[in-house]
Amino acid sequence: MRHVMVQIPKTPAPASPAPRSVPTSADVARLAGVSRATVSYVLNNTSAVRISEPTRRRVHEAAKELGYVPHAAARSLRAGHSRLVLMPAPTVPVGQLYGQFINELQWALSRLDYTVVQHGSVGLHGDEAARAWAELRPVAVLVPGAGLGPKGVAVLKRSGARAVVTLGPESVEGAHALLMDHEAVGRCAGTHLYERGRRRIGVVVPEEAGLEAFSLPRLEGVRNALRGTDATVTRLPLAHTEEAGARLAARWHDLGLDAVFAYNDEYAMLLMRALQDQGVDVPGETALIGADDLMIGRLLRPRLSTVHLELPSGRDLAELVDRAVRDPGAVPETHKVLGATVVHRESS
Amino acid sequence: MRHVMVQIPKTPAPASPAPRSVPTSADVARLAGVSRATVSYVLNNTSAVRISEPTRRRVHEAAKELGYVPHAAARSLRAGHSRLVLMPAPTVPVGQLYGQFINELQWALSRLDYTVVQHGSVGLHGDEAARAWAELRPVAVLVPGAGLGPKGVAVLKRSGARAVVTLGPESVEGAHALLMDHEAVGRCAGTHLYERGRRRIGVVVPEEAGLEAFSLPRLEGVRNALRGTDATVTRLPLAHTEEAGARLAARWHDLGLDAVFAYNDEYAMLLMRALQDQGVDVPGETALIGADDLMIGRLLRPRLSTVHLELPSGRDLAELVDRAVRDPGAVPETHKVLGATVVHRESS
DNA sequence: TTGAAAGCGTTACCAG
DNA sequence: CTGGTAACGCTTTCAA
Repeated sequence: MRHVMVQIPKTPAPASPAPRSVPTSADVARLAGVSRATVSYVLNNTSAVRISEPTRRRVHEAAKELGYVPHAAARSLRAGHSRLVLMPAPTVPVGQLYGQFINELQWALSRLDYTVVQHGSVGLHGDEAARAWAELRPVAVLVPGAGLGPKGVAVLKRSGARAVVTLGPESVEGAHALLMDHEAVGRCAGTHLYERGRRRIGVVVPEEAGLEAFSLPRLEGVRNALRGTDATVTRLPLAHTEEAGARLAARWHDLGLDAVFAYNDEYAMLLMRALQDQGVDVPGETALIGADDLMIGRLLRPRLSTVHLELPSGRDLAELVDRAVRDPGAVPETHKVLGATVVHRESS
Repeated sequence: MRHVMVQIPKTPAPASPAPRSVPTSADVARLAGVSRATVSYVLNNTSAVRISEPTRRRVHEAAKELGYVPHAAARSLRAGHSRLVLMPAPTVPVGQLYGQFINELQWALSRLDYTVVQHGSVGLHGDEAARAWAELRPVAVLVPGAGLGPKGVAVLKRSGARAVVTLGPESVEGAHALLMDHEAVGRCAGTHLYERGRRRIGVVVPEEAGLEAFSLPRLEGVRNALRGTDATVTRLPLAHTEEAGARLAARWHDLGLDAVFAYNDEYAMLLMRALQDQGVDVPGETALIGADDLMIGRLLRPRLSTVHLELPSGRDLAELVDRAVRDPGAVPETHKVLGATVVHRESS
C-alpha cells in the first residue's frame, strides 16, 4: 500500500523577505565599496597581494551581510578544473563494512581538500553512466565494482578527469585499479572447509540481483581451492527470505552436503536458522562458514566461522587518488588490496 | 594495523594518445564546419529551430568522434540554475531500510530529470555544511536528521535553492518538513509492553555517537506512553559489542526489569543473545521488542517482536520536491510520514 | 537555416 | 595596494 502523507497546516510564512536574487561577488564589492578583484583576493586569502586590514574587514562584513556564497561552477569554469571527486552511489544495499570504508575515504579525501560526491546514477549503465559523470568534470572518479569499461575510462579522461580508479575484480585499461578479488574469499573458505575434513561442499549464491559481481568470484574461489581434490562443489541459489531458507533446508538430506560456504554472514545466519529448525546439527552434520565478519556472526550459537575481509584504508586510497591527480601521466597503478583470512569459530 | 597495498607491475601504457585538452562545443563546431550555436541546437534538440538533417548528422558525428561531453558547470552558469538535487551522504552506518529509501528516491528523482548527488560532508556541521552545499547551487536540498537550522535554510535559499526539505524530528523555519518522529516508535513499543502486562521497562540507548537523533526521541516516546501509569522506565546505555551486552546482562537481576525496548532489532539481537547466555528467559522473565523490522528479527528464537516503520515512498517525496521547485513561493508543507506499527512475534 | 555576440560568476593578469 | 579587463564553456537572442 502506498504511504499517504498527512499534511499538517502551518501558519503562513511571515511576508517572505523579497526573494532577492542570488548575491554575487559583484554585490559584495558594491556594498564594500571595492572592486570585484579585491573581493576575490580577500575571500580567497590570496597571498600574492596585500590588502589593508580595514578593507578586509569591510569585505568580510559585506559578504556576511549579503549571505554571499561563492559559485562553485563559475569558479571551476574559470580555473579550468575542479576539486571534485566523484563516485557512483551504491545501488544495492551495501554492507556496513563497505559503508564504513566509504566514510573513511570521504574523510581522508576532504582532509586533502577534495569535495566528494556520490552520483545517484540509477538506471545508467557502463559508458552511459560515465558520460553523466563526465558532465560534472570531476578531477577524479572512483568506481567500485565492474561495469566501467575502457571506453568509459576514455570518456572520463578526455573530459578532464586526471585520475580514474576502479575498485573491482579486474583492472581496466587506462585506469588505476584496486583489485578486490573476491575469488580469494571463496578460496579461503574452500580451503578451510577442506582442511576441516569436509568433502561435499555447498556454496550459497544469492538470488538477489546486483550481487553477482561478488558472489560468482566467491563461488569460483571455492571451486579453485578444491580443484584436483576429491571434494565436490554444489551451487546453492538462495534468496534472502525465511521461506527460501526453509525450502533449501527441507531438501538438505537429499543434497547430502557436509559443509556450506554461505556467501556472507547474513546468508549464513539465514541458512543456519533454517538448518537448525530442520534438525540439522551445525557443525556436526554440516559445517557452515560465512564471510564479511559481521557482528551477527558472533551472536549466533554456534558462533559463526567467517572470512574476514581487510579493505584498504581510506587514507591509503585517498593518497593514491591525490598522487594520481598530481601526476596524471603516470602509469596506472594496480594494487591487490583485499586481505582475506579465516576466522575460525564454532560453526565449522 | 595499516593495510599495505601490494603493487603489481604492469606493462607501460602504449604511447598515451597525445593528452589533448578537453573538447568543447567550439571544437565540435569546427570539425563539423558549423557555428557553436548550431552545435548547441543540434545537441539539445532545440525545437524552436530547424536544422537540416545532413547538418545534424555532421554535428553528431563530430561530437562522437571527439568524445564531446557538455560541461555541466558552464551550462548551468549560463542557464542560471541547475537540476541538481543535493543530499548529504549519511555519516553513520545506516540501516538497509534507509538505504533502500534513498535508492527509491534517487530513482524517482532521476525519472523527473533531476541529478541526485550525495555530498560527503564529513566534519562539517550545521550551517557550515549548508554553505558547502550552497556552493554547488543545487535547485533542491534534502536533509535527513536534525542539524540544519533556520540559518542554514536561509543560506541555501539565498543561494538559489528553490526547495529545502528536511526529513527529521521537527520542522525548520522556511523549509518543507517530512516529520519522521521517532517518538512515535517509542510510544508504540511502550504501549505494547504495557498492554502485555509489563511494568518495569528498560530502554536501550546506543552509546555510538550520531544516533542520538533517533534514540532519544524513541526513549522519550516510551516515557510518554507510560506517563501517568504505574510503570517505570529505565534508560540502558549500550554499545554494540558482545562485551557490552554481556556486561549489561550480568547485572540483569539487579536491574529487575520485566521488559526492554531495545532501540532497534540489531541491539535487540545483541541483548537477546546476552540475556539467553545469562540464563534469562525471553519473553518469560523479560519481554523484548526491537524496531525497524529487519530480517534478523525473524531469524531469532524466540522470533523478535518489533516496531515496523513505514517510510514515505520515494515517489511521493520526489513529487514533493518537484512541486516545491516549480512553485518556490508556496508555503512550506509539513507532513507526518513515519508510520509505526507493532509487529508482535514471540519475544514479548 | 546559420552565424555573431552577449553574458552567466569567477579569478588572474596588468596597469594605475 | 587597487581597479579594469579578459577568459573559462555554454545557451540564446538577434540579425543575416
